[in-house]
Amino acid sequence: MTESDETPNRIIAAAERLFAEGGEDATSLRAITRAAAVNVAAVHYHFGGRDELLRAVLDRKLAPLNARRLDLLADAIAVHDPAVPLDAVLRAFLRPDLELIAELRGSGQVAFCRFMGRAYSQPGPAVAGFMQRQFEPVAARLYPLLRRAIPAVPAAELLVRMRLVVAVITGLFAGATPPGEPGPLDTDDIDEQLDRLVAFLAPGLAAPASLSHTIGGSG
Amino acid sequence: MTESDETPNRIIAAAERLFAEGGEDATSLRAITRAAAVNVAAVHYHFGGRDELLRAVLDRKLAPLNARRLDLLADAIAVHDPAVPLDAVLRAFLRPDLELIAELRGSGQVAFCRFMGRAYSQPGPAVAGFMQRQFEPVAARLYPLLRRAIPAVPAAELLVRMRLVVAVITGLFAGATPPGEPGPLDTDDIDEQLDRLVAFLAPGLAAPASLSHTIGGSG
DNA sequence: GTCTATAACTGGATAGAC
DNA sequence: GTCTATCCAGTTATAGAC
Repeated sequence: MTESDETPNRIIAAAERLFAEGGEDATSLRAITRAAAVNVAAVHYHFGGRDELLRAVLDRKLAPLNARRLDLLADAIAVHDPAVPLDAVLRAFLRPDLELIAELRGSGQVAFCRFMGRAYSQPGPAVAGFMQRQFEPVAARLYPLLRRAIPAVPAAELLVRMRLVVAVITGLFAGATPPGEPGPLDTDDIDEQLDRLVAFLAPGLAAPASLSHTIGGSG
Repeated sequence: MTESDETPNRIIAAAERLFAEGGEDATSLRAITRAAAVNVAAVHYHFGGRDELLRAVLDRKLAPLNARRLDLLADAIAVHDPAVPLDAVLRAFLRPDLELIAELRGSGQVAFCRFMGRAYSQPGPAVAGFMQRQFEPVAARLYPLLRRAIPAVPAAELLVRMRLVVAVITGLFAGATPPGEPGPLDTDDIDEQLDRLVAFLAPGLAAPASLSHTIGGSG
C-alpha cells in the first residue's frame, strides 16, 4: 500500500490500453510511459524491460481466466460425478472466455480482446511459451473429462478437434465488437452465447471419425 | 519480359518471404531490399511505398485463392444442380485454403501461412478493407448455396456460424506446421483433411438452432 | 530505372545525478 | 525510486547523380 506501488500499476494500466489499441508491435515503450505519465526508466526499473512488461500485462488477464476455468471444471465434476456430459465440459471450458470478452467489451476495452486474440494465435517471440505454460494445467484437467464424455472419439482425433475449438475461441476474441454493436454470437447474454457456441461445437466434436474420403458424401 | 520487370518480381519474392518470417510489423523495407539485392528507392519507385508493397504481396496469393473458390463453387453447382448438398458446398469453399496451406508448406513457406492467418483475423490498418473486398464476391455466391443446402437454419444464425467457420480457417493458417511435422489436421492428404474438417464443421452448421438456454442439456 | 547519400525520426536501453 | 541526458541501432522517405 505504499505510494511507490502506484507507479507499476499506472504503467500496467497504460500498457494494457496501448498494447490493446495498437497491437504488441506497434506500441512503443515511450508511448506507454507518456500515457502513464511516468519516466521511461521506470519501466526498466520495475519490470526489467519491454518484454517483461508485455508478459505482466497478459498475466494479469490470463491467470484469473484459467483459474476460473479450473473452478468451473471442478464444479462440473462435483455436480455430474463421475462422468460429465460433453455439453457441461464445453460450457465450463468456454464460459470464462465469454465472460472475459463481455467484461472487456463492457469496460470499453474491445481492442484488448483483439490483442488477446493475437496473443492466442500469434504469440510472437516475447510471449510464445508463456501462453502455453498458462494453458497446460487446464489441458491436464480438460482432456480426461473429454475422453470420458465422448469415448468413441480417438484421442488423436480429439486433439485435432480441440485445436479447431481453440481456433474458434481465438476468432471470438479477435472478432469482439464494441458494446453497441451485436457481437459475433449476436447476443449479449452469456448463457445464450454458450448455447449457440456449444450447439455449434458439440455435434462436430462428438461426430464419428470420418471413415474414408471416398465415401465422403459429396458425390 | 523486359529485364526491368525482374526488379519488382525480386522485391515481391523477398517481401513474401520476409513478411512471412517476421510478420507484417517486424519486417522493415530495408530488410526486404537487402534480401532482394535491390535498392531501397526501388520499392518506392515500383510500388509507391511499404504499404502498397504489402498489399501487392497479399494480392498475389489471395486473388488466385478466391478465383479457385469461385471455380469450385461453380463446379459444385454444375454437378449438383440445382441444390448442392452442404458437404459439397463446404468442400468447395474450404479446399482452396487447404491447397494453399499445402503449397506453402511444401515450399518451406510455413511462416507465410501464419502471416495469412494474421491478415485474415487481424488485418491491420494497411490491409483492412482490402481483405474484405477480396472476399465479397465469394460470399455473394456462397450464402445462397448454403441457404439452399440447410434451409432450416435461419439466415442470421447461418451468418454467425459461418463466422465461426472462418475462425477455424484462420486457425488452420495460423497453426500450419513445417513439412516434417504433422499438421493441425494430422495428415498431408488434402482429401482426408477435407473429410476431417467437413466432418467437424457440417454437423454444427446444420444443427437446429438452440431453442432456449434453460433447456440446454447440461442439467 | 537504378543507385548513393542523407535527412528526419523513432525505437529500447542505460549511466549517473538526485 | 525517480529523473535527465545520451547512446546508438534502426526506420521510412527523398533529393539528386548517373
